[in-house]
Amino acid sequence: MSEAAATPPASLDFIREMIAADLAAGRNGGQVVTRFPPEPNGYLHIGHAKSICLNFGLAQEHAPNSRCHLRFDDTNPTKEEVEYVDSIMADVKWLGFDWGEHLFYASDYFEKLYGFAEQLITKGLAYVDDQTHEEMRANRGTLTSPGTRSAGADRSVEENLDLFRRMRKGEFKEGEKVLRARIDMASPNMNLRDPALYRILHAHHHRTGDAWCIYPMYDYAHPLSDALESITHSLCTLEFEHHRPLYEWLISNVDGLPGAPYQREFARLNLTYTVMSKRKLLRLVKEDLVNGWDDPRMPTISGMRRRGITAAAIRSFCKTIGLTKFNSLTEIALLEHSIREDLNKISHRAYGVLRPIKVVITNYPEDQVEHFEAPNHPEDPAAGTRQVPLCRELYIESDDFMEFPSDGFHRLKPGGEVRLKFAFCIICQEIIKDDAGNIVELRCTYDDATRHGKKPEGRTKPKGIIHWVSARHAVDATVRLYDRLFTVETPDADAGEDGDFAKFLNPTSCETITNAKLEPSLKDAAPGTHWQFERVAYFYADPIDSKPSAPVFNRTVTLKDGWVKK
RNA sequence: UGCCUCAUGGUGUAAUGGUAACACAGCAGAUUCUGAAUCUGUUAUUCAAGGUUCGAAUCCUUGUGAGGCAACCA
Repeated sequence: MSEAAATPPASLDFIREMIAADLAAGRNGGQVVTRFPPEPNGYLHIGHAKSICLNFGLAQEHAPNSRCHLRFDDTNPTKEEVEYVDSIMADVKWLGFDWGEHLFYASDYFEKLYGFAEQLITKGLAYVDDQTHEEMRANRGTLTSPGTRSAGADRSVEENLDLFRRMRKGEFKEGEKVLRARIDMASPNMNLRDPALYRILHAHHHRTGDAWCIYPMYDYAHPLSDALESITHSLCTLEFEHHRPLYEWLISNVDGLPGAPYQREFARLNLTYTVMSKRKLLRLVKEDLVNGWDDPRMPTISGMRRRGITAAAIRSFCKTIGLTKFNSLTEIALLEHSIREDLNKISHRAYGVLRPIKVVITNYPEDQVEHFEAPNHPEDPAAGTRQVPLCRELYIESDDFMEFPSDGFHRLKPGGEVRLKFAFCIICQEIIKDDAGNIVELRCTYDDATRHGKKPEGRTKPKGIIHWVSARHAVDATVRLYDRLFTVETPDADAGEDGDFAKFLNPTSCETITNAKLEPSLKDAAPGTHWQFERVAYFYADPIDSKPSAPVFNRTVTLKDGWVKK
């Protein structure tokens, strides 16, 4: 059993309702067989996660006699690579799902699919066309006018069979011939105007090598592959809605299929401040606009993983967004909520100062060091505690000091008092500036009577509580602050038809801080672990760039900040 | 000047002819050794017009808006 929860949403979406009806009617022997069918031409993204959670989730919800297949839709060798196959399998597993024995490739069916094509030719339902690409397009008609059938469509079955066999043998060049279904050149649905079933591609396939030079089209291979695997419910996104009649045409016109699946469509995920098409993501990678598919700013599964987003958070997000046919735009805040919710539970706390200012506690002995005990998780005593060292000089966050405080600011200010979390309170007595007028140091005094949260009689408790790192013990670290990749909610739409979405790239989407001051316990943070730097954000020890005793941290998501400057 | 699909607070979803609800976001308060979390309260919703009905977010008609469709891509 995989770790992903098998509980369905509280109320049934239209797909689950349909499946429940099928089950109630006793169809498919009470089985639900789904499939996740990516083309290995890129890395998976959060939109795929929606489909993965749906398809694998359905199988889990109807366990034990249901299943979900992972099938690579590898029918176009010119775009597909094993690197993508490998990454897709890794991503699906990481998300917490398991296809078990049910790993398939459309290319495994090439021989069977070829046989079905001969069957269609024999029935007079498919023919070889030798029009050029341009002629085919011209003769297909337009959205408002019918097309005209190619003259070659009237060839005999024997001639078509012969031609198709010669296509397979490699007697023709690419583009010279194509196998087409004979349906309806006047259909208002363009997909039914004698769609192409096979094209000639003298290309090397990552699995079948040079065994084939004709390759089935998606519209042909997909329904038949589904049927061959006895898929019951073939779920895909809305843009395939118009392909459904063709899907059904193939299922009902091909004899000898073990299953009779049906296709239903749901809306794909759109998220604010990002792009979600493989083509655009590929461009970001190819043009070095990001640092690869797993750049933590990418909406790819691998990018999100590297940023520190958990599989549980992604699954929970997918549950929250639901499933409809409405073309929606989901706010990134919804994702961030799921991320924070999970990270809050699992992350140990630590102190990290991103933009340090030095504080000298003038009445603290020069060579004294003491340790304060701090819980690793405020809501989970089982997480234990750690000792945090403190000495006369320390660093605090520059945001936690204001020389001219605005209303409502209750951190450190001249003459003001704050609590150093888990230690004692300090009062700022003096500001030291350099010749240019920059603050370089704060001289403070501490009050011994305020240790461990104590408040002397008659004194008001300071509202401000800040984190700190002992200067002598601080670990210098590289911390990357990631922000949204784009400056606008809908880079796609805003760029327009042939506009360039790249112009909306956020120039400050990755800020690298090399001199963050971290508490010493963070020095040995294991790569791939999640942390909350208290009062700052959630961070992830980068699994690739971290070196022993020199972790590199990626900011996954900030903490919510309820304080608005006035 | 076609065909298909869709339309519920700012956002995502629920209500399946019978009290329009939940989550996120926002706002206010409580609490807090994280201005986090937690808790409480709160703002705000059925695209429009007709029709059917005792009763319509839901059914019908028309309109409006959005998305999709004319690869030998998937």
